[in-house]
Amino acid sequence: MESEKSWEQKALVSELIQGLQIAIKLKENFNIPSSIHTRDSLLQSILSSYDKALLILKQNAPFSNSETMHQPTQTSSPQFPPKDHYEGALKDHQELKQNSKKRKKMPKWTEQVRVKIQNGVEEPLQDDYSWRKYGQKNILNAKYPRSYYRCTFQKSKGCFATKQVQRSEEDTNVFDISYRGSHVCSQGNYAVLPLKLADTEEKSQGCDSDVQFHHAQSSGERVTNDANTLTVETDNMTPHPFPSFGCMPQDNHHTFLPSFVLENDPFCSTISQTSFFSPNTLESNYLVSPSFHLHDEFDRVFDKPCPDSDAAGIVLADASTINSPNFDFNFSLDAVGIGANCPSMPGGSS
DNA sequence: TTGATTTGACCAAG
DNA sequence: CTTGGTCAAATCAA
Repeated sequence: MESEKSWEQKALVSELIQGLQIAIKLKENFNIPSSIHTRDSLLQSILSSYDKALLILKQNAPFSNSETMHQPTQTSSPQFPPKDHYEGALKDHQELKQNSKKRKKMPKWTEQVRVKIQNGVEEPLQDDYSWRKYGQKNILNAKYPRSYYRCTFQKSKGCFATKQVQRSEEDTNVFDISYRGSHVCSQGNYAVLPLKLADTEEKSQGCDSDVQFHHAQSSGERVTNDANTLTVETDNMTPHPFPSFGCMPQDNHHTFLPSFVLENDPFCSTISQTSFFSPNTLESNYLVSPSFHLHDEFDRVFDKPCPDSDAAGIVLADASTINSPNFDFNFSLDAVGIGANCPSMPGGSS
């Protein structure tokens, strides 16, 4: 538990610093001739980094108390997430062992995933996490049954993450997926936000693996969107050996829907996440990469629409500092050449 | 043989 | 009482 906390703390710091570094790069870019595309890309990276940072903060805030997210930042060595959150999570898990029938208080978020169809067949793919189906149920007034999955390592590692999968009635190529609970196993780097493992061999090692993560942004990645979906084509990409929120798709074409919400938390940024479905129950494929929407936050903070709300959160940048074993949260904004008077920084000086 | 899936039963919440 | 979520025995598959 402590290591998880530490890891997320580092990830948060890393994302914030990364955003700053890219901002510096963008600033430098204004002084030299460069394409609008390049600047736009840098801008997207910044948005993505802070989006992710905000997401970490929100993920780690106590779920029933949204106020915690707005508490003033501690003046020295702030701890993200709050220690209480982990104690609470542990308590939740202990309660689950005592009463596993219902898990009302588990954090839950939903997403919609569009399956990839090739040659008329929905492609089964793998997930960042190893799930085990433990039930299926016909839901009242629902056309399609709902399937229930739990983390494969629930028993061996006490990982109580679960998910529910149900085919959408509006679009049969879309699945509604609900995730509950955090992964305490180490399949993904983040407890709740899975990452694409380097390959299936690593993946098969499950919770015990010291996995290597890939990350989605690199050359050759193209992001497009139409009215309803975002598509990331990742052919000819070279995997990066550092972890991030991103993913390295196993195929070269990921499609997902930008309509994910965190339940009971309207303030929270939206996220998407990979999942997989049992081929035997028509729940095939998973095609979602983590997507983080800073734009909602931007809109809220600045009380106006985010300038670029179309390609939200797709761009991911170098997060190599996550690997730093002893990253200190005490860093100076001045040290990287940017003033600390950003109006939207939670707890930032102004 | 072992691990995953299926499926009817059980149970708690509303 | 109804319904959704989970359990666990039976079954399947590698």
